[in-house]
Amino acid sequence: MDRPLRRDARRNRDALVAAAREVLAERGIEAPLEAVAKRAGVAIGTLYRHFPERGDLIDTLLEEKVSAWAGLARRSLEAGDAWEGLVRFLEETCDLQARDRAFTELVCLSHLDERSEVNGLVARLVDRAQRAGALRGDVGPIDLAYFMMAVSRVAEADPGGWRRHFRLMLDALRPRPHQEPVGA
Amino acid sequence: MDRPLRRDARRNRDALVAAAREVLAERGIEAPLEAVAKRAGVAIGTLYRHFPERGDLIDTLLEEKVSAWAGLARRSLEAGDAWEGLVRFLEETCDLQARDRAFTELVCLSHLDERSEVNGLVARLVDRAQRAGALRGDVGPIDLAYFMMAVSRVAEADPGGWRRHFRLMLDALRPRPHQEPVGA
DNA sequence: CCTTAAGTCGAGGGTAGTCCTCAGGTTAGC
DNA sequence: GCTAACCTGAGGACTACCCTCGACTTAAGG
Repeated sequence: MDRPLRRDARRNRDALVAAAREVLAERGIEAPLEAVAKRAGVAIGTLYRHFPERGDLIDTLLEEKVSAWAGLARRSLEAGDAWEGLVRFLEETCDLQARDRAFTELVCLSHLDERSEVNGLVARLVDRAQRAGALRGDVGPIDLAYFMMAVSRVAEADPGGWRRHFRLMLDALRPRPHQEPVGA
Repeated sequence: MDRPLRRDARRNRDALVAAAREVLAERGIEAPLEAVAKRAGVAIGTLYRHFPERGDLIDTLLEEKVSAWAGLARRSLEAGDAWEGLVRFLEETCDLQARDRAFTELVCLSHLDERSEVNGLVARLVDRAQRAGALRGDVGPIDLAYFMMAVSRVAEADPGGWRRHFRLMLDALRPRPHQEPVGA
């Protein structure tokens, strides 16, 4: 059953996973498997030997991304300063998006089950920052989701420009006097 | 040369243009021409009779969109209040994007020649609002471009949500005390 | 070495989507 | 009615994926 793979097989398998990571980052979730095989320096048949169904290879990678994202959220919750934790989460998420198109697609999928893991953590980040008086009281987790999606579009259109947009828009999240609530 | 079209031909031509407008709005610039013909209730051959090259039909519509956009910018420049003019331009651009995918693609194309017409007008909107003290001094036309791109991503992911994001982010554009410049 | 099971290769069959053409049927307008 | 203008839609030509499979190659144990 789990007899160890032959050495060349092991090497190819690893190369395929690494290649898939790169290709998904560049081309998104819909990237053709042939591009993955090519990048790994391996024939397409070899890819199918290791991952008989399309999902096998890609789902693994997506779960990897989601759990990395959740890890980032957890670390951000532990930051000494609530606002800094929130900013770190947002900024690093945006940075990941700028470098990984598949991850961006994940972030922008509004109603993905796997997101729920992150959703809870984001809610806590919001709550914590609001209690500290660092975040506007009328924003909710959905606003942070919008924020991250929005920045990723800038990153796509102008890879060097998203940080500027990010810093500018961050100001909208701070409390200020005489501020009207965003609404229902 | 320009002998008038036969009546049925005229009708079909008009139907094709109207159909193309709808289909481009829904499916973007890359929409297949067969979808246009189908929507117009006309065979594909008829489409090619009227618009022998792909560009013929689509370029016309894109120019139409750009000039509508420029018109919006010009009207916004004439608003009594500089800030209101700016907001109107931004909001209506975002609304157009939310309802027209091809237009969104246009707005997000950073370096399109046709955009230059709008670029100049946006620069004037920025300048006018800053002179009135209604817009942060450290934002430039590029920030408005980013802003519009960003909102369109939210509109795609959650069609009902972009106005909320819009209102929230608008706050980042207002001047406030003790504000650090966005940077170089 | 030799054997052989495990692994690799890549041509190619299958599907899908799009472009565009053209031979034959239809119709507006005189 | 005639005829030029027009319409139709099947289908050829691409392109881009999917995935399979029979022939070849190689790791690893004896």
